[in-house]
Amino acid sequence: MSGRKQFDVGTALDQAMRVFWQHGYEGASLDALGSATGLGRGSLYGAFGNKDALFRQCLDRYASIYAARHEKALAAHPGDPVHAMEAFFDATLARIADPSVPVGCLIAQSAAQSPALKAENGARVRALVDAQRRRVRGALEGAAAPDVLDELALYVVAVNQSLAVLSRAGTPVEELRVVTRLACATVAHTLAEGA
Amino acid sequence: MSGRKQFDVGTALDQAMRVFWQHGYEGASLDALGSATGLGRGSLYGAFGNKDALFRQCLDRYASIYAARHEKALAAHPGDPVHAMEAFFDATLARIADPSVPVGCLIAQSAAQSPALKAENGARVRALVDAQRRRVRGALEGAAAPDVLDELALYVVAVNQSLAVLSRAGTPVEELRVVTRLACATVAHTLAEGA
DNA sequence: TCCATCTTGGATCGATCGGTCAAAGATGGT
DNA sequence: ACCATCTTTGACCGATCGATCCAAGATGGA
Repeated sequence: MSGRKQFDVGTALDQAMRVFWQHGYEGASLDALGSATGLGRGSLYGAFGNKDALFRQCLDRYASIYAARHEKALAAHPGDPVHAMEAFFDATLARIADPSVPVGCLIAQSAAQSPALKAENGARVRALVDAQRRRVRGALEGAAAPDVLDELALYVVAVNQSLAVLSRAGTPVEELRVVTRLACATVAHTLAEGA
Repeated sequence: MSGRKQFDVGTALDQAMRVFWQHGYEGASLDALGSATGLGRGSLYGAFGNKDALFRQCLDRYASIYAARHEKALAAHPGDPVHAMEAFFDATLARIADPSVPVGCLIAQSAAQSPALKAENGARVRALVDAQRRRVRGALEGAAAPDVLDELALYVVAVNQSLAVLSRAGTPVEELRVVTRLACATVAHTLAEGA
């Protein structure tokens, strides 16, 4: 009972995002979202709209948070594509190892459930994958021929998503690190061949 | 109404498997499973048990069908690990390109929804991933040091799972092929270094 | 031929789903 | 001090969930 909002929209979104992240769009019930955020139905709908709108905002928040970390990682090694890719993967592995957040990846989770998503949100998931691909490609810019860059970027994004699946299947982070190490070796070899 | 089964258990399992494959465990309602198999509730429960038991049998059927294809692909190039891996990935890409079956992978789909699965089925998914890893490792046997084989096998399984995620996100098969090509190059380089 | 046994389709169960609504309380401008 | 406006809580809605049950029909051995 109040005339002004009793909660912080951002932190509520963080909690809701975790629920979608862990249980997926379908598995995230409004009851679970409500108890995770500490909000009643009315507050939830008043602040975010319906479930689809809330999910969309969680997607955007997820992308905003972790895309920023990925961009920072990629930008930390200008002119050194291989180290940039290592930093990129490290950001993902750090997220997976973070105990305050579910394992896996909200994007991969959403892609798996894409038939259950409203068309708009399905398209948004696809757009986020494409955006990540463009980001990785940007960090490789100038290191090889353009078509090679396209392929390497897709490859890096693919390996990155594989980490989400394997971590969901219980693979510990230390083992995932060998996957990213091999992937970085591929990038190094491919760039060396092109030079 | 009959005294003997009016349907083939195997083909019914195939249809049910497709539903789980496309919509995931949670998204596959008994109504959807019933209409896909053409069976009523009574027949479904009489033949397979409850939803969890049906899902478990679909998992096993999926593993049986596609693990067999993977084994065949791996065995087609004895003593040539790189070509074996190419054949392995080709089997996955053929499955993804098969229009008679959903895109993605039931194992990856199930791994994403593992929190929603009963503990037994979650463990089974993990076991299937491990089994695939062992199968791949077997095809690499003798080509490098044992610990390198472990790492390469995990890497190949990871890339293989990444194809499921990307295909679910709308990536066409032709683009996925560049991922597997780069992955095979990694295997080739790694084995060459070890030799 | 008769009947114990099985299968099938459909009705039905309680629980839960996403979504809506009204009552009640808190707020800040006037 | 009053009141239009907003937020919050919790009850409630129809729809759908997985699961159970039963009447009706088909089967094959005795």
